[in-house]
Amino acid sequence: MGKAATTRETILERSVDLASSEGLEGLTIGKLANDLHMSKSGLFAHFGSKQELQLATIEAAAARFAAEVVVPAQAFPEGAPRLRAYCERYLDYLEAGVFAGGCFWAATSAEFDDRPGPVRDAVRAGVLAWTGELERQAAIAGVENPAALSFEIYSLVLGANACSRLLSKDALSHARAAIAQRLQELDWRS
Amino acid sequence: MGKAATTRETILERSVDLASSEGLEGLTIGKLANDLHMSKSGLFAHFGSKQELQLATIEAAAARFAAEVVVPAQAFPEGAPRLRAYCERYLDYLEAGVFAGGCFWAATSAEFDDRPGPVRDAVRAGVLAWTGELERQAAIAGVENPAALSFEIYSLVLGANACSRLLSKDALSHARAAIAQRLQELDWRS
DNA sequence: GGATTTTTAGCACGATCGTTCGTACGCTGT
DNA sequence: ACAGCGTACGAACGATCGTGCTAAAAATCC
Repeated sequence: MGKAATTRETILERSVDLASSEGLEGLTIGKLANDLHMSKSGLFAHFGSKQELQLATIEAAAARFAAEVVVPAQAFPEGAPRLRAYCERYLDYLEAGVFAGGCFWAATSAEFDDRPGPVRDAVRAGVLAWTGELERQAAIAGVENPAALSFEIYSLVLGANACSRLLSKDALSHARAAIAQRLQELDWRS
Repeated sequence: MGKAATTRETILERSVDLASSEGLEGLTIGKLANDLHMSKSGLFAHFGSKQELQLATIEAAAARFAAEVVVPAQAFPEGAPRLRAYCERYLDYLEAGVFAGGCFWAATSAEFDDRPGPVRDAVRAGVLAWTGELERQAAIAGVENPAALSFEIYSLVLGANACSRLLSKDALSHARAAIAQRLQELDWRS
């Protein structure tokens, strides 16, 4: 593996954290370079444009999210158990602060929902992969309306992120309780 | 009333919309001045600093939110009816696009949850006023855990905003259904 | 309607934005 | 040891950021 690839990873590692707290637009090349003790131009050369940096950052965030939340939950059998595992892993990952600035997807999707272009499309794809997977597991679990359950879980988790960062940490336990209640109905089904 | 006050209102009207879609930081004085066919310095003189402009924008957004959602719902008696009215008005206001860029609070709270300072405090106060009012009405309605219900409603409405802007409009009906279900328990209580 | 007090515009500033270019360093292969 | 290439750096670009200063224009008051 060339040296370029490893520094690229180092850059993106930091970039993901910066973007999760400052936003993908607030993520500036100069600040990022300073943080890493690199020159602006040296860093820039790895991507060619700011938009490419943003897209690479989204990709890196998706990889981190997958490694931290999705993959561990895949140890559980499909359907209700895996759905439960997804939720628990997600809330754990919020609590542990996997991303420095809270949920990466919450921050970036709020930022780019109004700006058409490749960046918005990439964020959308990331969120869609997550909600789609929730819906798929809900369907396997035999829920009558998987899309609705997926929406509810996604919302509660979004709210947990927003409230825990802005208002109080109680939000996380509220979210846990609400999600548990929503998943309880799965028990007297299978 | 001096002329300044009316132009200030004109500015803030536009500023609120711009901030709801570009964010409070992406809201730039030059862009705002261009939009209104004013000079940068002429506009700037009304506020003295960008932070003051941001704070005034938050205040104006709160006023619009109150006029559009809170006040109309106050026609209903306190407790369950008013709680229901709040939710309906809120979803209506999302659907009607009262703010150009979706829910103002969703956008700004995601942006500033990590940046301490007066702006974050003002956003926090605005959100807190809203969730606090939800909780108050839930308490009057006799809910056993008002904070939990307030959190759930807030989350669902946040999710409705995010999903409807990024994924699909179906989110609004999902939110309506989920909230209705959550409020149903209020019926066999009073 | 002239004087005075707002209110707006023009211009310039230092800083920082994304981006380009030329160049020097450190590998690797011969 | 030397050439070639990949990688990082420094300087500079035009543009735009937020922010002052000063003068013109407009609104207000007597």
